[in-house]
Amino acid sequence: MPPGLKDVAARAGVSIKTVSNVVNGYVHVAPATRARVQAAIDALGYVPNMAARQLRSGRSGVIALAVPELQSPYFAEMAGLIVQAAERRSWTVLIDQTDGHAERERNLVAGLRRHAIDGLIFSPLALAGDDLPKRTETPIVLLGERVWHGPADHVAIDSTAAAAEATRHLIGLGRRRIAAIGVQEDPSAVTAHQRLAGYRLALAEAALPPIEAPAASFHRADGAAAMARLLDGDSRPDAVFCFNDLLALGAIRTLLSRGCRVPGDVAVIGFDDIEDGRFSTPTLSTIAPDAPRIAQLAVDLLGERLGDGSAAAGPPRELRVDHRLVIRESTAGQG
Amino acid sequence: MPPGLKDVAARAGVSIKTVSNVVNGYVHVAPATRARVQAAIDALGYVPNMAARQLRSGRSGVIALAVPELQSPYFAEMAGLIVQAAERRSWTVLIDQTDGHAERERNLVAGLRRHAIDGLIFSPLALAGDDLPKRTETPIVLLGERVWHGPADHVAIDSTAAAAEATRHLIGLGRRRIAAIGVQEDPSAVTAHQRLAGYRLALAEAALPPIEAPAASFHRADGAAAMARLLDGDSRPDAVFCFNDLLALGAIRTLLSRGCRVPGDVAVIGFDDIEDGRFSTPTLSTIAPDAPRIAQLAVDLLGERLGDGSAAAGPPRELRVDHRLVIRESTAGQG
DNA sequence: TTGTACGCGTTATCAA
DNA sequence: TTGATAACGCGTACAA
Repeated sequence: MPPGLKDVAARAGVSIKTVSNVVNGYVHVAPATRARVQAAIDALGYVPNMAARQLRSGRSGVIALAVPELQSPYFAEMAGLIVQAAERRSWTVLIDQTDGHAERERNLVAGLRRHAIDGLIFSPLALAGDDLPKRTETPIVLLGERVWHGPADHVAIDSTAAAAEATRHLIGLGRRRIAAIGVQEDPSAVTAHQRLAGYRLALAEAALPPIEAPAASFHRADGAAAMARLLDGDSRPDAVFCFNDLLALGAIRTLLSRGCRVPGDVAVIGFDDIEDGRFSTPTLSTIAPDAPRIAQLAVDLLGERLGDGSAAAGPPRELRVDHRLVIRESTAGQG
Repeated sequence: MPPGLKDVAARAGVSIKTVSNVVNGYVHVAPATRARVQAAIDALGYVPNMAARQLRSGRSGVIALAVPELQSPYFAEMAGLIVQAAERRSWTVLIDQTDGHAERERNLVAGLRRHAIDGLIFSPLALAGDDLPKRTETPIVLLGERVWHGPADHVAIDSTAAAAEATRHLIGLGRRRIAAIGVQEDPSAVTAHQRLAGYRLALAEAALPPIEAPAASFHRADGAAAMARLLDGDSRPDAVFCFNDLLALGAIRTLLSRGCRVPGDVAVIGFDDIEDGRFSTPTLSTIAPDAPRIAQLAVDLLGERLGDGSAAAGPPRELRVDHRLVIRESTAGQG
């Protein structure tokens, strides 16, 4: 049985309140008393019991991060950044994997673990903004491209604008048959819809026809399969905008294995700027969201909602984060 | 304020004990009573308070997983698998990132969060077996290649044998100048040492000279840099065994950008079988550990230690998991 | 089968 | 500046 406040108090010859004061850095403690208590703490190896602390305070010091899947480099990298940001506030991050199931996502926000976490950073895949409860017990911060004006705080890049930028880059290269990989029918697949909108916008500006290829999900295998279908079809593209980097890497794989040169025959650009794209062959042009800033803002937003008082209440806020076009070999190389 | 046992009891017109019995699936409850209580639970949206439950029982239902970094695909994939395995026992997984700092790793096992977690699955990078405390409050399962006969349960593949297999594969291809990338001086870098040992073993069998290239860490950039040094050096290799897939992908990047053909001029094999390697160009030969089984065993081992009684005590156990050689284009392709 | 009462380790209120 | 004591919500002897 680990030592408690009581044991420390007994050893130091004071009351538990005094020990509590020392532990919590309360100011009005006589130096001599403090030293004596500290000695007892060290001797016993006392560690505060979080469960008891939470039972009293209602705060656990734990926030949850819910992502569709950790296996995707983008989410893994984002998770790492959020853990780092949370650490600066000495928060612990509980990572939840939804696998993109609407059911699981709904349970999550409905608060199956309501008491255990102080806040939730949520990167929804299946859930649209309307599905979210209007007011939740624990504050929620939404990540990624969602319907604006949702019920919760939200930080994201302008996905549509970024997609248009990527497409314009391909147009600027002189390409004229520009395909998009990653189109999804499902109306709740907002990410796909926003990127598609940007793609269409840029093509419309240049009076170019769209070539739209669906993808079941956003993995390499989907990109590889979609590219294969495009190559087997009537309108072989001379450039492809993929809705994320994994799709792009899969597409490139198909192109190279069929003897197409990248970017010589087909230029390819992705979205996310995952580490893989910096070391693939060819290296991958992409849209790079300011991921560290997204992570920092998400944690800060939660911090404000949790900070009792001032900005705790108030209407949901929409924060835009910068992105930039990163040009590498897959669009501008010699291949 | 969320409803508690008391509120449910009041609404159902019973005592809190009865409600508690219903919540915990206690058998001897009159069907009528049970129905009435359940109705009250649903109406109020009652959710048990985990903090209070833990304070009573000493169990939190949370296990921690400590990995060097989530950004590495291998650890991200492993984390996902462990979360899935833990879910089957309705455990929650708290993921901790150590960044490979010995300090952080030590704190972790020393139990900074001692009260908050029931068990720890730990993939150490900096900590050697001797650094681990002999007996810990919370059970620990070690992952990855560690010193055998450590103080805790341990599940891993036979890293040395696997490394020898990979190297023999290169030898079987007729290669004679076979380099290793990923060598580390630090005596605590056990993974690197075990793989190096396997590499040396296989080379010795064939009476071939070792060509050993160091790497600061196991990322793509390290692999790219190490390969560059090898190509600039005196003994240009015709094959490379990289201690993980990321190093291999980095090395391939350097080779291709310098006009070397893979595997034509230099064959490359990695270790881990991360998803990237299945879609890179060329696709990557590698050693594939049975990752799902590692995850399952780690969780099961913890389950046994936690299962009050029987196998709870007992000496540490060492579990070996299978691996297999996966041959792809980077060693057997046409390039 | 169900109810009462206590304690888990904290924090917070109020006195001293 | 410090001490006694009441919650926080739950599980569980023990009693009914």
